[in-house]
Amino acid sequence: MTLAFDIDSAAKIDVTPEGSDYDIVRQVIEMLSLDYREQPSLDSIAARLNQSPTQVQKVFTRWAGLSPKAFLQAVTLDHAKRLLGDEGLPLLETALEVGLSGPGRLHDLFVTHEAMSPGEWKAKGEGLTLRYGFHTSPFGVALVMVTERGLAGLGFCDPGEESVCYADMAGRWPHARFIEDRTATEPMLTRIFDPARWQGSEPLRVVLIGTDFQIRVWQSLLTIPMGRAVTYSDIAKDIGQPTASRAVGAAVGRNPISFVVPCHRALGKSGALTGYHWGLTRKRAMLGWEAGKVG
DNA sequence: GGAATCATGTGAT
DNA sequence: ATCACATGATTCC
Repeated sequence: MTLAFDIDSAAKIDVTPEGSDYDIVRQVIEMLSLDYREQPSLDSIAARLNQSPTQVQKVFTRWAGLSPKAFLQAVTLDHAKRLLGDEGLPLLETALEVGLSGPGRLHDLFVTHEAMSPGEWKAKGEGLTLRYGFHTSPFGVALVMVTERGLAGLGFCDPGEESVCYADMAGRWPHARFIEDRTATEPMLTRIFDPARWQGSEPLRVVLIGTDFQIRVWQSLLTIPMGRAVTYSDIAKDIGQPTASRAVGAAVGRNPISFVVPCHRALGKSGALTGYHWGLTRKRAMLGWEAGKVG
């Protein structure tokens, strides 16, 4: 794996298998979605990126499992509604019975989660040691944070923004100790982004650090399967507070373990993507990437 | 239809 | 107390 800071100088290097793809992919997604009205052609996009159309097509498809055109379709309102809508099956509801600290097959990663006690939360990380590291990932630079009990934080940024990203994550537990330790975080990362290794024998351990309300919301998110989505009000209903959809939005936005706790699968009732803490483009990218893995 | 407006729960200050 | 929200429904043009 290449360190994030090395990448920018080396857009042409094709030695790094997946991480650098995202640089191109991100820009393609941005263009496609920014002026999607005009449906810009592959040629014009490639031209703006100083790449050949076939190169762009190839990189994009390798990354997403979907051609740029199919990708665009996968993130339209239409498709989003399909992710939300059909069959009105329970989707949520089931897994909350598992309760705290219960192991279960949640999400598509095999995840066990436990929550910090309210006391531990009030301490704002006092006495807690977090090891962290920056890595390349399919969605840009990833900041991983772990405790002895499991994965505690996962954030994203573009190359060059590492310090902002770190401040964002570290600020959530002001009294915790932070130690840079890439060897501790790396195995976690490779496992998370390799769907082939999901559902393995060893569950991925995850530690939810937040208020009671937030943890209920995050648990609810964990039960959304890949390739499906729910609305903020669905979640509100699921946790027994049907009028709290807005509060749910706020809690979803504070999710410290993005992607693993699939907050990108929460959409507005209309199917609009509404927002994403690490940038809407990344939310689109995750949704489209998953569409490629599931289809 | 689309803009403006309200009711709303939570968490930070 | 007050305020900002990754919402959603209603009410006006």
